[in-house]
Amino acid sequence: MKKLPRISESEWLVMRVLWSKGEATANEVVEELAGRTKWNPRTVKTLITRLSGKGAVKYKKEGRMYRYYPAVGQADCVRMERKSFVRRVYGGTTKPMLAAFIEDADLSPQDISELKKILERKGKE
Amino acid sequence: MKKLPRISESEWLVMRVLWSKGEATANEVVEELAGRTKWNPRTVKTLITRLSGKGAVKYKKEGRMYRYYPAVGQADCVRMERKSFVRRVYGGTTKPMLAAFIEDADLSPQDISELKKILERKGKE
DNA sequence: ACTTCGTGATTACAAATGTAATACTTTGTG
DNA sequence: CACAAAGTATTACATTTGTAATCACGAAGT
Repeated sequence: MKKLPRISESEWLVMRVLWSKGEATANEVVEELAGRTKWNPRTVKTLITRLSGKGAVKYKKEGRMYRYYPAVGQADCVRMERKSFVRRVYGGTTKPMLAAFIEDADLSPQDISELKKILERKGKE
Repeated sequence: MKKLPRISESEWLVMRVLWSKGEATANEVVEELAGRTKWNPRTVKTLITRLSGKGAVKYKKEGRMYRYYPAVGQADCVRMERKSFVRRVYGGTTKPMLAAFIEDADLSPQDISELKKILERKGKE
């Protein structure tokens, strides 16, 4: 498994767009983010370029413009971020962290039963 | 509730020491961290100073030296970090995040049953 | 062919961060 | 009292991040 680049706070927003769309032009990313942020389009371009430099996204030329797509898996990045988070905040001990997380979370009854099911499954075997 | 300063990755290590000890001199922090990091003592001092500047730690003079202690609550900081994490990585939707978290976690049977108990409690009412 | 416009490329620049080194100050000691 | 030791305060400097502006190039219109 290749090693993942470090993705900054702002860059995560861009990556999430690319992961959700599969691929997109710079402008599509800009539009998609327009609702959520007040970034200047230049800023979005910069972030895309940096991500490309880091190897987090790749692109293929399409006429004069590029079509960008993720070069790293979302699940992997999330896992990395999660581990980093637990280490930073809890020094690596996951359970107290999960406990606090659950306590604090706003969960629907369905959510709760699904999570319980997952725990069941982990419990056996 | 006062607003919390932003604590960087490295600074978290220092804060965790202060939270766990209640208070400490700079050198005590250095010693405590000696096992976990290869930081130069100067670096630790710098981090403490910065945290002090941010208002995350306070100190009282004690003879020629300072005794530092946290000025912000650990629970509050953890909650903030947690929210920031969920927002960054999952765009704010907590449940899928928790699910993946649990899937991926290394949990003892006791952990599992405790977590289930927490879920139970959240479920009723 | 020349100008213009949309794209990517290059450059900018301040704040935060990681990681220290150097300077200054207080105090115990010879 | 002068000086060294031990702390704190100030300064340093390369990277990363946030947030853009400017440059350059090729396509498209006139």
